[in-house]
Amino acid sequence: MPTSIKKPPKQPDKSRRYRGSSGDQRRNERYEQLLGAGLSVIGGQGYAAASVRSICAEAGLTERYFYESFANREALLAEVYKTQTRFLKDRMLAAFEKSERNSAAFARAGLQAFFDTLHQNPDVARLLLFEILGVSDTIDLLYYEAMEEFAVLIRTLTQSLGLADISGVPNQDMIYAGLVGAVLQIARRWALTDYREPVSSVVESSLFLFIAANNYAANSA
Amino acid sequence: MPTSIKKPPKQPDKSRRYRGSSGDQRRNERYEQLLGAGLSVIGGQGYAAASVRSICAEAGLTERYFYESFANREALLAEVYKTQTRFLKDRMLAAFEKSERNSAAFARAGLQAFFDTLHQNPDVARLLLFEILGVSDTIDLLYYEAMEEFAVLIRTLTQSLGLADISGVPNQDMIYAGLVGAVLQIARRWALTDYREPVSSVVESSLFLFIAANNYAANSA
DNA sequence: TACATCTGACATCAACCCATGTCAAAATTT
DNA sequence: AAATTTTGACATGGGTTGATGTCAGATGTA
Repeated sequence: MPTSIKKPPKQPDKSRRYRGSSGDQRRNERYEQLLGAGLSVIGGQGYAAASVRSICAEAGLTERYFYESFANREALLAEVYKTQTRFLKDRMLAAFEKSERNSAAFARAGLQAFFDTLHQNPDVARLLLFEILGVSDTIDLLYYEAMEEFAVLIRTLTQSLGLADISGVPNQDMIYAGLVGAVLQIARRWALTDYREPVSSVVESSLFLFIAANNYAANSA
Repeated sequence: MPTSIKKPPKQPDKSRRYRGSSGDQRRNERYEQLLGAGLSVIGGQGYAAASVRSICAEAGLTERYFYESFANREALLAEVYKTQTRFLKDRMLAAFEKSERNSAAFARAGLQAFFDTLHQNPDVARLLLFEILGVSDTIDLLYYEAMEEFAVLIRTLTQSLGLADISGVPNQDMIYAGLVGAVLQIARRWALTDYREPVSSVVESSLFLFIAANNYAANSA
C-alpha cells in the first residue's frame, strides 16, 4: 500500500454551514427546542410522562439529539427548572424596579409579578409548584437552593428599604423560608382550584402575611 | 350424566381459620403489611422506586396479594398518605389537649407535635413533604384536601381560643393556607438540611409567623 | 460532477414495569 | 385417611423505557 498523502480530517468542521446556520448555531437551536419541549411536556403532562421519546417528539427532533445536549432526562429537568426560576426572578426584579419605594407598594409589585407570571404560564406553574419535588435527591437540592435564593431576594429587598430591622429576631433564614413557603402554598392552592380567585386576592393574602411578619418583627426588636 | 347431588360450594369460606386467624383477619394483616411496606419504600427510596414488586418484597408477600387490597400502586399511595396525615393530625390534637389554654402555649404545643413527629419518622416526613406532589391529578387533589383540613384545624383552634377575631380580614382561607405552607416549607428546609437545627428553632420560627399573623389581624380588624 | 457531512426515521437491546396465571406444597377441614 | 382451601414461588405476556446503533437520503463543499 503506497503512503497515502491525503489524510481525511476526521473531526467535524464546526464552521460548516447547513440550512443557513453554522454547526454551533444549529446545536444551540436544538438545545433550545429541547428546553421548550421539556417545559411543555413536564408542565403539561407531568415529569412522569416526560420520557425522552415524548420530549423529542414534542421538540420535533430525534432521540440522538437529546443526548447531544443532556446526559439524561433528569439533567433536562434541572436545566428547565433553572431557566424558569431565573425567568420568574427576572420578572419580579423588573417589577421591583418599576415600583414606588414604599413598603406595601414594593412587596405588592413583586408578588403581583410572581402570580401574574404563573397565571399566564400554567406550564411553568405546574413545573415549579408541583413537578419539581420528590424526583431525586439531586433535584430536591436544586429546589432547596432556589428557595434559598428567593428568600435571600426578599430579605435583601426589605432590608434595603429599611422596612424593618429584624436583626433582633432569631432564625431569620427560617422565617423568610416560611414566607416563601406561604406564597408557594397560596399559589398551589390557586392552581389546584383552576385560578378561580382573582389575582388581587392571592396578592393581598400574601401581602398580609408579609406585612404581619414585618410589623411583628419591628415591634419585638 | 346423572344429576349430581353434591354441589361443591364455590364461594370460599371466610370463617375458615388458617394459622390461628380467620380469613378476614389474615386479609387485614396483609393489608396492614402492605401499608407499612408502602410507607417504608416510598418514604425511604421515593415513590418512583416504589414498584409493586419492591413493595411486596418489603412486605414479605406475593404480588397477588397486592391486588387483593389495592387496584394499583397509586391507590396504595393514597391510602398510605391518608393514614399518615390522620396520624399526624391525631398527634397534634393530642398535644392541644394537654396544652395550657393560652395563645402561645397552645400553638407551640401543636407545632412541637408536628415537628417532633416528622423528626422521629423520616419516612413519614419524606412522604408528606416531598413524594406526594406531582404524582397525578388525583393525588394532587388529595394533597389539596389534606392541606385544607390542616388549615381548618388551625383556624378552628385559634378561633375557639378567642385569640383573634380576624373576621374583618378578607380571604381567611388563603391566609390560613399560607400559614400551613409556611410551616411545611420550614419543615422541608429542615429535612433537606438533615434536621441539623434544633426542634426548638423550627418551632419558634413557625410560631413567630403565627403570632405575627394573629397580631396583625387583631390590630387591623 | 464526486465526495463529505448532517439529518431523520427507524431498529435494536437489555431492563424494567404491571397485571395475571400456573402449580405444587402447606394447612385445615371432613 | 381424603378433600379442600390457602399460600408462596415462579412464569408469562404485553408494554414502555433509556440509551445506542444503523443507514439511506438530504444538504452541503470541492
